[in-house]
Amino acid sequence: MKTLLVEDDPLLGQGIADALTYQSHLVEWVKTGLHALSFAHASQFDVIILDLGLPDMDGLDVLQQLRNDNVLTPVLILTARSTSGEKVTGLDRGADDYMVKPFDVPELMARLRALQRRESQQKSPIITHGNLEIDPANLSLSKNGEPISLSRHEYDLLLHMINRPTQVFSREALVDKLYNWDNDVSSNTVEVYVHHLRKKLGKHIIKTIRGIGYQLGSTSE
Amino acid sequence: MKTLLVEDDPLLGQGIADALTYQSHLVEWVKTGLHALSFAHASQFDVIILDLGLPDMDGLDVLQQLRNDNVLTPVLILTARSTSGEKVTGLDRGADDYMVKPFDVPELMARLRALQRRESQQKSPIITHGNLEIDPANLSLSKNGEPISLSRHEYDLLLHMINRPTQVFSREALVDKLYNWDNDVSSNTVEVYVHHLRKKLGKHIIKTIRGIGYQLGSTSE
DNA sequence: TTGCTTTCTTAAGGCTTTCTTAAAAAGTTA
DNA sequence: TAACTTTTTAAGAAAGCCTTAAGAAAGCAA
Repeated sequence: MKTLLVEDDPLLGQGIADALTYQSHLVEWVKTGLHALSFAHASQFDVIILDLGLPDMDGLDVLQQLRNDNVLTPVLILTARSTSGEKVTGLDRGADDYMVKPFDVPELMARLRALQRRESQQKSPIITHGNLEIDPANLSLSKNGEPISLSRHEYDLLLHMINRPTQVFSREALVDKLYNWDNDVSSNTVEVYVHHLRKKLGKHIIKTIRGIGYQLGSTSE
Repeated sequence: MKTLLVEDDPLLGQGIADALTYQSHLVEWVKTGLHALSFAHASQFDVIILDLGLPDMDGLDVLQQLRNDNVLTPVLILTARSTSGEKVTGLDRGADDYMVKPFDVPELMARLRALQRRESQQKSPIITHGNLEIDPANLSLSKNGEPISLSRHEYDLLLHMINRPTQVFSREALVDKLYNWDNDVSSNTVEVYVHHLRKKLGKHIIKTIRGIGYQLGSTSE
């Protein structure tokens, strides 16, 4: 899960970034509204965590700008502004959730999972596909009830594709999901991970759309 | 907006129902888990507001049951259970938002709007032509529901013609669409691709306008 | 820290599909 | 029929993808 964290406080920001990373998020952490805007446009995030008190502009304006520019990424506002009116304003400007500082980390994680689940049209908290089961809360995977261990990138790739089971992903889009922008991966990582997943989960788990990219396939042989 | 309110407390229930109605929701108010289940199955709601302390069963079980039964309606839990652990449990069982009583009515309304907004973002348009379906977002094509795979140039050619179904294209115009300017293709590529498309999609998919070029035809034989 | 294990990244060679070309066959027009 | 256009076929070239393997990096345990 690729997350844009917008938070100017260095300590708090580091804390959240660490917590997210620990939950195997891929985190891009920026400290100003302008950076937030440019990152949100440059790459496709699964969720944006937005502080409102930023040094250069108000977080609400960042949000509004994003929505104006048709960036539909779910946004969770995380702020010290705690009045009812402020919450209503935030939500009505286009946020999907609103949490007040000080906040509880597990609750933040659970709310992010809920946003993600809704976004990917998942019905239940446990994601299934054929005989596969994924529990995003535990980062675990099983096939026919047997647990299978995946490396972090294998897991990310699979989860991302399972969240949009009919979509075709270009290699570039997948690289964008798997890596931070300052990490230039110049070679065939995606092919290699696809190969690993096929080895572990069966040949047909991922289909190749030649000249275009990859698409989730079936779990049967 | 059609809302299912599940709340056994008469006073509080009435208050919420009134507030919702005032915001021009169409409210169905039930007081037990069993009623909640049967209503949620019988009709398509835009959102469900769920109390957890119900007389006949726990709200969490209602929620789990709904998700098991493939009811995707967004659920907002509204309860007195306020610990972090309880929130995490609620969200991870499949809720989309979680509010603690006593709560603020405007905030509830704003959260409902946020859920609704997210829900109503629709998916990509699909182009149809006769019995063909093209999903440009996924670069996929099917005929009578059967997926058909095209090579990149075949796909480009077809999509270009389908976007202008009545226009007649000269060979030169099509070459120009398929290739960069610095790519001098000196031979009969277009003819070859037309031939491929006819083979895959039926003779009449492309008509020959003799001496001029090609035009989209019909998908029937 | 050190050493051990797992995971990541890169590159190269082989394999498969698609592209391009050319030439023969078929069709159309005058 | 002659002249011309379009279709079909086939084969070598090019591009795209898969697989393997090895060194680098990261994570973990003592």
